Amino acid sequence: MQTQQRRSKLIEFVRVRGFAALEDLVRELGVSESTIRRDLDALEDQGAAKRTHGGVLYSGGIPRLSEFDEREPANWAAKRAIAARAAESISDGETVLLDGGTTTYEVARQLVGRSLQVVTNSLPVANLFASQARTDLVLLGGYVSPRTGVCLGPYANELLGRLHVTTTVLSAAGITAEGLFNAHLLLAETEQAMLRAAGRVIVVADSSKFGRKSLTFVSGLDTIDQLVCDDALPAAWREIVTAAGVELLIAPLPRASEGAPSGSRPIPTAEDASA
Amino acid sequence: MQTQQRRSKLIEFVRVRGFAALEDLVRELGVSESTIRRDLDALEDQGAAKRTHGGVLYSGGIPRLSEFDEREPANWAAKRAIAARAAESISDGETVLLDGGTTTYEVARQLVGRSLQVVTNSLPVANLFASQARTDLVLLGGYVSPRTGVCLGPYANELLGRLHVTTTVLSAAGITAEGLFNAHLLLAETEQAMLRAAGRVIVVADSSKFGRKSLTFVSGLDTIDQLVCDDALPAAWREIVTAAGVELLIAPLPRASEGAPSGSRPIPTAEDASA
DNA sequence: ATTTTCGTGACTGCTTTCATTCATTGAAAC
DNA sequence: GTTTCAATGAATGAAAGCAGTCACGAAAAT
Repeated sequence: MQTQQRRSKLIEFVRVRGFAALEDLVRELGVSESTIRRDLDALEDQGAAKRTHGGVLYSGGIPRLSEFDEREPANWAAKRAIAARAAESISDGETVLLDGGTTTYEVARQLVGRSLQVVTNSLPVANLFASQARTDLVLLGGYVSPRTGVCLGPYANELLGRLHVTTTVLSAAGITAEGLFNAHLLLAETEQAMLRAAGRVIVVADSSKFGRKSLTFVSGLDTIDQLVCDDALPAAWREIVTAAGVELLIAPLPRASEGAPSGSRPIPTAEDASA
Repeated sequence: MQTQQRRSKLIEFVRVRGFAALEDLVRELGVSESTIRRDLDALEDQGAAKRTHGGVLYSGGIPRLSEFDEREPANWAAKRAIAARAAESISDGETVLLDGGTTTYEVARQLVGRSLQVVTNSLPVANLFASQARTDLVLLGGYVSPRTGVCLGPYANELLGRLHVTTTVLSAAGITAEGLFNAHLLLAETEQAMLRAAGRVIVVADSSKFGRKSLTFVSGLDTIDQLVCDDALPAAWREIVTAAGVELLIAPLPRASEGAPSGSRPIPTAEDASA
C-alpha cells in the first residue's frame, strides 16, 4: 500500500512550493496523470490541497494572517496613498521603526529597496526586508500574535527601551482630540515604548479613523510630530490636529482617471522587492 | 494611465491569496481577459508573479533567502528523513527551541500543526508557525542576517538567557570528536545560549557533516543529548558519538521502492495540520 | 483455486485556457 | 485639426487540461 506514501510525498512537494503543476507531479512521482488526478481529488476532499486548472495549490500551512486578508479595496486606496506620502518623508540612511498595522505595512512596502535601518515588531514587515541586502533589519522579539503577526510582550518593550531611532511610523485604530487609540491592550504598551524610542513620530491613519476611539488609549496628540492622512479629512479635524502642534501631511487620493499620487514613479510595488 | 494602478491592484490581489484564477481577476478588476493576460505577462517579466494554466501564482514577497535556494535534492532527502525522525521524538505540549539551519527548518515543517510552544530566532521558521492557532510562537529578536534570516546579536542571547525550554533542536555545519562547529561567528554565541536554555538538546546533521570543522567551535559533544543523522554514517563515527554519551538516532533514507521509514505513519504531513 | 476488490494507466470526447491577430478607442503629440 | 501611439477588448484556431470509461494486474477475501 504505497498510495498513502505517494500522497504524503505529493502533499509535501506541493507544500514546499505552494503550487505544483500536474505535469511536475507526474515527473516527480513517476506515476500516470490519472493517478495524480485521483490523488489530488482525494487530497482536496481532505482539505489539504486545492485543485486548479493545471495544478494544485497548497491550502495548509502558508501563513495567511487574517488581518491582512480583509482589506477592502476602498480603504486600501487610501492606505496606499497615505503610505506613499509617509514613505516620501523618510530619507535614506535613517533608522525607521515600523509597527504592525496594515497601513504601516504599506509604508514598509514603499520602503523596500531603500538604504535604511529598519526596526520592527511585525513579522510581515520583517519578511519584506529580510532578504534585502541594502536594508539592515532589527526585529523585536517576543510573543507573536497569531492574528496580526506582531511581537508583543515585555521582551519587546524592554528591548525598545534600549533603542533609539530617528523615525517611528505608527498606525492607529482611532484618533480623537485626546490622542491615539488602539485595539490591542498589549500592543498599546509596545507602541508607547516605540514613541519613547523615537526622535520623530509619524502617525499614518486614513480619515475614517478620526473621531473613533478604540480599546486602549495609546498617547496624546502632543507626542506626534507628523500625521499622514488622506484628503477626505474634514477641515475641523485638520484644525484640531494642527492646533495640537502636529504637522499634517495630506495624501491625495488618486481619483479615477487621475495619474500618480505626487511625484516621480507612479506607484512602487512588489517589483521593487524582487528587483 | 491607469494601467499601472490596475497592475498594482492585481499583484496585491494575488499576493493576499497566493494564487488567483484568471477568471477571478477579470471579475475583480472589471477588465477583459485579454488585458489580464497582458498584465500577467508583464508582471511575470518583472518576476512579481508566475503564470500557470488558468491563473497566477504569487512569487514576490515571500522571503527568498539565498541559503534556502540551494537545496540540492540529494542532501535534501537526507534532511527530510532526519527531520522526520527528530520531529517524532518531540511530544505535544513541549516547548521547543529551533535554530535557523535548513535541516532545522525541515524539522519545523514537520511540526506545523502540532500543539507546541515554539521558540526560534529564525524568520523562515517563525513564518511557518505565525498563523497557526495551535502553536504558541516566541520569536527571539535582534539583528536579522540577510542571508539566513536568523536573528543574531546580544539581544537574542540575552533573551535566551532568561528562557527555559524542554527541547532545543540545533543544526551544525560540522561535527568532529571535539564537538559542534558552525560557520557564523555571532550565531555560535547564540547557539551556545540555546544550549544553556535547554532541558534536552537534539542535534540534527546529515552524515556529510561529520569529520568537518567549520569557522567556530560551538560546543562539545557532551552537551548533546540526542543526535539525529542519516544511515550513511560510518560505524566509526557512531562509536565516537555514543561513547560521548550521546543517544544516536538514525533516520533511514527512503531508498527507491522501499516502504515507510520506520513505524506507524509514513511521513507526517499536512493532513495532520489541517485535520 | 477462484473471486472480488482496489489501484493503476490508457483512451476518448469535451471543456477550458492560451496565443495571436485585428479593429476600436482615447489621450497625447504634432 | 490631424496624426500617433499605447491600451483595450473581441475573435479565432491551437493547445492543454478534465471527467469518465474501460481493461489490466496484484493483493486480499472467499
